[in-house]
Amino acid sequence: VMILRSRFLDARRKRRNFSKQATEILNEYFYSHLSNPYPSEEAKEELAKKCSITVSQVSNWFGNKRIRYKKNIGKFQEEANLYAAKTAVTAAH
Amino acid sequence: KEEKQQQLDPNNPAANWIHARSTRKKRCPYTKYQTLELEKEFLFNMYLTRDRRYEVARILNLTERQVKIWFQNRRMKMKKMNKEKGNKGD
DNA sequence: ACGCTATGATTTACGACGCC
DNA sequence: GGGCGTCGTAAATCATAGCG
Repeated sequence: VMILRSRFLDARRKRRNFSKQATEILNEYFYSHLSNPYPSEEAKEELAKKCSITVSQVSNWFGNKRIRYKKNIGKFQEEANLYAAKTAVTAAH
Repeated sequence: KEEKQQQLDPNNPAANWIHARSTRKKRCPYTKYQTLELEKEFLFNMYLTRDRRYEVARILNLTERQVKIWFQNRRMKMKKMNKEKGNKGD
């Protein structure tokens, strides 16, 4: 009973990680706008739609990503190169 | 642990959006009691009068500024909850 | 099964700007 | 013009999903 009660009270924190595809889309945007990774409200809506998540979730994702990236740029270097390369290929075609 | 403030070199595209708010007070989580009392007050009314703010701050040992900001944040939270509520009931 | 870390969400605290 | 309003965010913290 207590377990059920706590689950109910904390239901908001029930989460699933985003799909691999959604994460991919968000990262592509983040790394291709590294000089200013602050999507406008409209851009957020578009990303939300493409990722099948809410606008709030897009905001949370960027907030977490910016702070975590900045806290340890080295840790994300590989990821940054990966998406930079991907973006370059896309642009070439 | 590694330390660190890596100096961003000018090549790094992220060089400009990282700005540190040097003098900001560190976030300090409120106690269950403080939060509960603030919620009760919010239930009573979403906007504080100056007198209520003074009283609440005194009773909870918070500054008036903290109480003011707590109410501002709480109203934003409520707004967000209402917005999401617009879509279906699970 | 378990411990740990990555990840998504929530909580404090402000800056920027608006309105009265 | 000061003071409180919203909006968007930083940063810390919370809760747990998920992986080795």
